[in-house]
Amino acid sequence: MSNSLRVRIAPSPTGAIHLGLARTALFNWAYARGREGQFVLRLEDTDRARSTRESELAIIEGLRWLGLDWDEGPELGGDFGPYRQSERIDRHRQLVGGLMETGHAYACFCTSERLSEVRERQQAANETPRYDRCCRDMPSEEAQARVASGDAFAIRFKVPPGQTAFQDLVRKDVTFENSEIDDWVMVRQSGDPTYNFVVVCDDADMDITHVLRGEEHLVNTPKQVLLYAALGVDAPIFAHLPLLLGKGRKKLSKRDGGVSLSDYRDQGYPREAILNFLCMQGWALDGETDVFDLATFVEHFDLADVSRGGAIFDFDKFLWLAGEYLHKEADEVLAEHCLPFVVGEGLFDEADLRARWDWFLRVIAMEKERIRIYSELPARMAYLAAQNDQVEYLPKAEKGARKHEDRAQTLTDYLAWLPEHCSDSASEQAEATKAWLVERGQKIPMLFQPLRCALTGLPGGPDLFEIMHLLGQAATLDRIRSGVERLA
RNA sequence: GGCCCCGUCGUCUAGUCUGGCCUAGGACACCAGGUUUUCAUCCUGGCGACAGGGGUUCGAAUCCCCUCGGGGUCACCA
Repeated sequence: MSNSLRVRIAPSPTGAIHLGLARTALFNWAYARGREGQFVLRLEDTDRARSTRESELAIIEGLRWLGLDWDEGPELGGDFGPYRQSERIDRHRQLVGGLMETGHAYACFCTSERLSEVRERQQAANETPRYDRCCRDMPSEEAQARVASGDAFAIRFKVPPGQTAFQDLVRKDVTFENSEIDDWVMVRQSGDPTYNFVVVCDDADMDITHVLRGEEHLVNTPKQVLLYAALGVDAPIFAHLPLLLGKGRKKLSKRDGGVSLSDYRDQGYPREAILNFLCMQGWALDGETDVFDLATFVEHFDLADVSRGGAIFDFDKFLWLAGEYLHKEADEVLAEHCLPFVVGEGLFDEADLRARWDWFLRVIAMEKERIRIYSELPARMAYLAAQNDQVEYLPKAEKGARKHEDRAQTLTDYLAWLPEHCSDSASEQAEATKAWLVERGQKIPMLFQPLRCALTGLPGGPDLFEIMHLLGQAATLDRIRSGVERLA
């Protein structure tokens, strides 16, 4: 058990699930699942002010929805708990004490005013801003005396001279000069430990063997590696995943559009499509195949194949992929997925749709190939819910209808002919109508374009005769009658 | 600016470790044509990249160096 591979994700419960977190979670999950390892969820709630219970629940619920199951976590426990960092504070204090005793850490009495002065001076002199190590060599008697007298202090890590290197499975080995590393704060004046400190404590205590995370953490890594050494623990193996980028090649942020998992879930992207697309953010199956399932991902995923360069998040391709999955869904399944969106737009009551489920299934079958995400259905079928004399004519549809001089007469004649020539079969109805047109010496569009406009108000769409069946004879005739007037 | 990472079509990528099979493959987007009552789907075709410069080599997208470019990070946030 202690030899087995253990990975984790450690989100801070300060908001919704960002796509980057979802991707990191997916890669960690797949890495564990493909190698008989364990996947751990730990909540990084060290920022007391920003962490919320709601966010915590949202993260857990969102990851569950994705289908990424973890073996240990705050809500299901495990042998290495607790899994909420704030609940591990005693252990953190204990480790700080040890580090102070072994001389790896020291108390810093500098005020925030002094620190900002130092920083400003350094910036003015064009130097890299960092702590000037003012308190680093303070005699311990003096430090103890100041602590005893109640002076506020933070605890800093004493960075030793030399170099720090670590193994990164994505970018080979990375080396830093220790002289470039700041004596960073491990414990704030408030007594709360900082992220860089607790993440190491917890990963070490939880026997985490591989740390897969976003590249923004790359420069934190030497600090952490040094801390592992000070703690006398082997550092895990790292893997820094390429960043998800927005249009401007900068880290994907709110202004790039939807960046939360829930944005896509709420827009009706099929779950499998979201997962599949996340797989492609920094990894490719074979360079040929874009559509593949999670089992395939788990089977083939390897950190050695993760790309190094950040990748712009391609919203167009995401939408295309969503369509690939949506089109494969069985009508019955798709109907269930679309239902909340149709109801949400106020087109029909759920009870109403359930009462004529077969009818709804026919709508689904008809519109399926024209939508890529569930939320696109309502707009496509809104005409079905409209009043017969108030169907909204889109400009493009009306323009197409008005191209035909005889439109009103054609519709009027068709209106008279239709009741006598109704068929239960849409294709028979179509054939009969075409024959009628041939007889009159008219081309197909001369009737079909005005007719489509009258029936749906849309410039394009499914087979007209299927639509007539969906509307029923009375509504069909009503709409044609209305069309004669409105298109006159 | 310092440090670190990265650099193949507009975008995502395969190929790079183990030089030759690469006149660089696939996908999205875009354009054109075909099918269709329209739209969509589908099919066919097109456009389109090894950042630049030096080496090493019989041979380099692949190895080395430099330049340029992009990003990340420089908090008592995570």
